[in-house]
Amino acid sequence: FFTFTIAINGYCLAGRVREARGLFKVMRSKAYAPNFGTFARLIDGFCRIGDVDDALVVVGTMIKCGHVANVVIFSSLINGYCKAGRVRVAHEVFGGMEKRGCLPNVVTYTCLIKGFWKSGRFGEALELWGKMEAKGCVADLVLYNTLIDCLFKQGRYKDGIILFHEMQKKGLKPDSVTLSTLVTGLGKAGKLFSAIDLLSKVNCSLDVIACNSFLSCLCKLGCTSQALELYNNMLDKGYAPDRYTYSALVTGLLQAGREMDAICLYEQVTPESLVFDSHIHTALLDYLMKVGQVHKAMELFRKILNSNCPVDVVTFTVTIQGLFKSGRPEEAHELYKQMCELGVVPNSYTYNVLLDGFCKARDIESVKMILKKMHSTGFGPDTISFNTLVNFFCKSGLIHLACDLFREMMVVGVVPD
RNA sequence: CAAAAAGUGUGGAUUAGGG
Repeated sequence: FFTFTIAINGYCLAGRVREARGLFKVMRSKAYAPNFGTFARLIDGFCRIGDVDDALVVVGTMIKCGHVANVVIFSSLINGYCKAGRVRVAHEVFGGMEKRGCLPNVVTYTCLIKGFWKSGRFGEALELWGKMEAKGCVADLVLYNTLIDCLFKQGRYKDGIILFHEMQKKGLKPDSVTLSTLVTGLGKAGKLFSAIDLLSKVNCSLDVIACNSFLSCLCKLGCTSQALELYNNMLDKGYAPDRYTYSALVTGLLQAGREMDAICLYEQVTPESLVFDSHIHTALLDYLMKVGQVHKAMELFRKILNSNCPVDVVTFTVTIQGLFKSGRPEEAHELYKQMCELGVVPNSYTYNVLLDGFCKARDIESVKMILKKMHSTGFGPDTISFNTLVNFFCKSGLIHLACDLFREMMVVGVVPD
């Protein structure tokens, strides 16, 4: 019983839910009764990967075994629906909780508030917060951190800072999560100094993520030497650098033109477990493409393809773009087909790259094909797609077609920039 | 009390434009 329970927990924590479920079935077939905690773990495991339907199957089994769903189970499910973008259903489940004698707590509210926010329903998110407080449920540190992050990502810096002060008035002490939220959020708006100013008045704890946030912000400001200094400080203080640290540093060094340093660091860290992370490879690949070292880039691309490293849509998009920019539209087209055959799903970046590439190669048939694809896959043309086409028509002297497109933008509700 | 249950933060890619 303990062996099964511990192993199932382990698999769930490692994100290997399917294996956990396999063991779970074996466990039950041996007439061991999983306890409530094990059910909850497995349900949450499925929810965290957005697979609520499989989670519900487990809930069914759990109820048959005589357990009753509590607030933890409901929160997991609501979180799962939100992560899968099914906020409507999440809201319904939330509404059904009370009827089943289960009161939502601050965790439940946080899941749903974030879900509303991510789907653009800001008003409802704030309204829900109000309702929560009205019911006597008090916002805690995690909820404040969540709200501040949401506000920053929406560009509402002043409001985020107001909440930062408000939480302290309520006796909540900002932690390392608050710190990285401020550094990243304000840093992206070029306000790193405001973040430092705000944080200097509180004593936040530090962790690796907080260090990484600073480090990546410094890199984006072009302060690579300071970033390296911070990296050395991390080593001294015992914060083990991770794949985020390394890819931020490699990207920063490349963008600052310090190619030798970047490649040196890249080669130093990639033999380790990091090889399974595509980000750092893609950063280098993109750089090589953009400085015209196409051969080296393609060599690297093939190396990644043949390794165990998962190659994702970004890696393909970067490579396709590189092939277009180096005047090889046929190879780019081939790679796009190969990507689809491998089951890697193109996104709006990919389509925009293809659109621009085919426009510049004057391959009108392919342009039409991509536009059809965009409509059928729901990655419908956005502002960048229209800009690409408008620019193409203008440069081709087809101003009237560009004007037609401009009107079409308005009609389909895409905002010109 | 425990082997064990839910929410927050960090890294890579797309168009155009001036000198």
